[in-house]
Amino acid sequence: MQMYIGANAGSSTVPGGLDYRRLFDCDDLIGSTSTYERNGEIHGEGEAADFVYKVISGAVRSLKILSDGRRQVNSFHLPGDIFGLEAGDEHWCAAEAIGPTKILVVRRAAIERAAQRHPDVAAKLYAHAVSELHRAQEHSVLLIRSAQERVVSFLGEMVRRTGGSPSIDLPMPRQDIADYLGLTIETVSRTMTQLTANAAIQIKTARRIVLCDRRVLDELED
Amino acid sequence: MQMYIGANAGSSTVPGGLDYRRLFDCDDLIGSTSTYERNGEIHGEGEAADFVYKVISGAVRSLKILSDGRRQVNSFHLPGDIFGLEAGDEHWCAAEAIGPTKILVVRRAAIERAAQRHPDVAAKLYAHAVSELHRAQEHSVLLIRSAQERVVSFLGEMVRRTGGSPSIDLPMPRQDIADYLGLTIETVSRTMTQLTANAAIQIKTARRIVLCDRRVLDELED
DNA sequence: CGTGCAGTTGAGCAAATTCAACGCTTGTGG
DNA sequence: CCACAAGCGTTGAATTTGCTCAACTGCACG
Repeated sequence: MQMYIGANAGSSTVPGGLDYRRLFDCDDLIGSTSTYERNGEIHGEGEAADFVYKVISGAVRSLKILSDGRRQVNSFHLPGDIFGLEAGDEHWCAAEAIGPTKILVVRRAAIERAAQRHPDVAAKLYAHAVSELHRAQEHSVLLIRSAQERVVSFLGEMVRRTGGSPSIDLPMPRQDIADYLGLTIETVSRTMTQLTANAAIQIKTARRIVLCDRRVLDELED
Repeated sequence: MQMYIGANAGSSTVPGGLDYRRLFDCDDLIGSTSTYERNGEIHGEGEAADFVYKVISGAVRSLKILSDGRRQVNSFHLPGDIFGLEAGDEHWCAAEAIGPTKILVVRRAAIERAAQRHPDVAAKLYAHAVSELHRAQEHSVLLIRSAQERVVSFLGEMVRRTGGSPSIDLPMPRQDIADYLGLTIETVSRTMTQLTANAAIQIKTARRIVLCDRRVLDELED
């Protein structure tokens, strides 16, 4: 496993999302930070869910590998996001660092103990779970739409989550985007070039995208 | 600690799922039952989320209507299931009775008050939310697969949730199944006839399905 | 005995995938 | 410094999958 050499946390927030600072600011919840390199496994699917994680910097993908090798990326975790909270004893899916990433690691038992004693911690835990639930449901809605709608929704989501600037720096490669959207890399690529043809977006580099025509995008998104 | 005396109100369980009986067995949480007829709206999307619901008998669908008219059924609720718990003030999606349905209705504020006072109620609330989260994630996994896999998974899910008997009585019409699986009714229908051709299932009537060849189904499901 | 609804079936079509090739960037070793 | 391999992204052609549109069946209900 991994060694948690303890320096302490940075408390960041999810822009545009709920403010979870306090959930991890409790005295007895301070954990340790740990760094991962590109594609490093943070926890595996089916592994004991003894820790909960918070992204300090970098980015994380949560994914399941299906028996036939297909990958399903369930969510991306950006700085400030908490992940790894589970119902059962085991992690339902794996989590990997996309690029070099710093993670705050906290003992799950400590959180649960705190929740038993402090109703407001319990309420925050609950709020976090329900907010994750909504995210997952939005993801389901995404998956029944057309390729173009999925890509546009994804870009919109990234803009919202990175602070609202229309110029975004995608932390993940095309393969992760494709597996998140339930498409192939080819379709993602084609759709993006098609969006540049519409003058809806600009592709500065593969990772750096600028959303130009908000009207076109809004109309495509829904 | 006068919490859990069983002034009971139709306490059923979700076969194969968590046991939520006790969550609704608290004195101050007893609500009232209410009946709905076919396609009756239990709550609308965007409506104030002042109540939480539990299916006594019948079946419920949770759905969103997209701007272009497409329907997305997020989940089906069978007897014993709780639904309508939300993070915010509003219901994120609508809920409708599929056929004639009896529902236990409880004030949300009462539950939240109880959760504030009783850590174990809070823990149950939390467990429920996380379990819903897992269901939603499984749904996402479903939606990236082929039509045949989706239909087989759906049938498998229904078998599991109705007690494990390979002979199931679907409470919902094809349109609901299609909108749950992200397919069209035609594709659902075709896939099912194809499965009968494989001798994998038998279609007694449109609603009554018997799963015959477990090996074929397992192999298709994943 | 029609009418309406739910489900099935068929033919043609559009969308996304598959398979394959190619370009660009990056890192490595001579 | 250049050559070359590896990884990532893009593009093209052929194929497959599921959708659209339309007809038709069976059944329940007036």
